[in-house]
Amino acid sequence: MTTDPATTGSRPRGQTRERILEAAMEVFAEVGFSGATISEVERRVGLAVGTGSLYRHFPSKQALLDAAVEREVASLRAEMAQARAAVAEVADPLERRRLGYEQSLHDFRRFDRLFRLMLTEGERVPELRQAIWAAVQRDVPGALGDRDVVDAIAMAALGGYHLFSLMQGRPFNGIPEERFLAVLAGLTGPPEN
Amino acid sequence: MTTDPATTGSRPRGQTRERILEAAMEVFAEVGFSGATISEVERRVGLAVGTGSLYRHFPSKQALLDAAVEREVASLRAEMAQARAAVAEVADPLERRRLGYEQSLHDFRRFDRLFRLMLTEGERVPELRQAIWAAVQRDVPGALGDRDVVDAIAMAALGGYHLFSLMQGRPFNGIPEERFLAVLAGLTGPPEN
DNA sequence: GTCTATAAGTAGATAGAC
DNA sequence: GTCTATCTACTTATAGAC
Repeated sequence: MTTDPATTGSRPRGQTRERILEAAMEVFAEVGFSGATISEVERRVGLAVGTGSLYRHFPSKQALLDAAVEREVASLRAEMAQARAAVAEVADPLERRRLGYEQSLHDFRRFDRLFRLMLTEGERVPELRQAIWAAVQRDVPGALGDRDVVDAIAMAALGGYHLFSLMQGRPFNGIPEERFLAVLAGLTGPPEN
Repeated sequence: MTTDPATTGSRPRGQTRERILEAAMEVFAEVGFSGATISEVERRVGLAVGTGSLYRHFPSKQALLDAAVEREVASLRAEMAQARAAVAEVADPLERRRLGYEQSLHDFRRFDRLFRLMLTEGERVPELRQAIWAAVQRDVPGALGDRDVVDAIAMAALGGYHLFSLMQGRPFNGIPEERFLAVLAGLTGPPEN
């Protein structure tokens, strides 16, 4: 047949698109928007390099970035929602807090690629900033209680731990995750007010 | 005279070099290495744009990055050492701890440009990673005491607060710096062991 | 849906006049 | 020490055959 994939070099509809988006997200996170090249994405996907093979799927480099970010955000949202549902009902307050922190830390890990991308290309994808902050931000109406500040400190500590670990290429200052979480949970509770 | 700056277009030796390095650090921090263009640096310095005016001062873009980073690191080291000397001797432990945290937070602010650059171009300037971590890292020989972990938590929280504030474009979750520092200092002390 | 060929623009870098 | 002119390589993007 003339439409046989093996003879025409074509693949099932939509499958290549997904692989392009995954590879693109990788490259963008690694080297940023300007550092990324269409050729490199083509290379990782297995398309012909240096030619516009990719442009049959996306009209421009910017459109590729937008689509890759959108896909990543949607994917992470689903992942997080699923993980949340599994926790929630633990009796011991200290253990519940520790588990919550563990969740948040894993969320940071999940967001890693988007995180890096936001740092380098924040203004290029305004939607990106919002999407990320919906997860971390907690705006308290009215006056901030000490408890709100403590919660923010915990969140900042987890974000810092994640980032510093990433930079050092090992657990931050050699402190294992479990240890960090346990001490942090002990530090931030019990509530004072 | 034929050597008059006004007629030859030349400037005092070394002065242009400094202005180039400052402008380059700015651009690199803003858009990363690949995003930065020699032309943009020339524009900010006031040199002819689009031509290799800059190459009379630095042999390559990479050399420019290296020199800019080295200058920034040296400058920050001096600044920090000076700031440290001014604190140190406060009687009240709580207040001393709060002051220490304030110092660290300000250090993070100072390191901001290098910080961003390391996140985006970490592998391109290996020296950069080392230089930054000399300031934050604290490797404890032997077993980690709870106090060491608490100190790391404080450092991580300050780093996270700084970064999140940067991203949100305002104090993290609306919490003013003084409030954050005061609550954090209360949380991490007094030492338990 | 993938490939070859190629156009158009941009960025790093060099040579040489002033 | 700065400028004009220019080279080369790379990158985005398009046209069209298979």
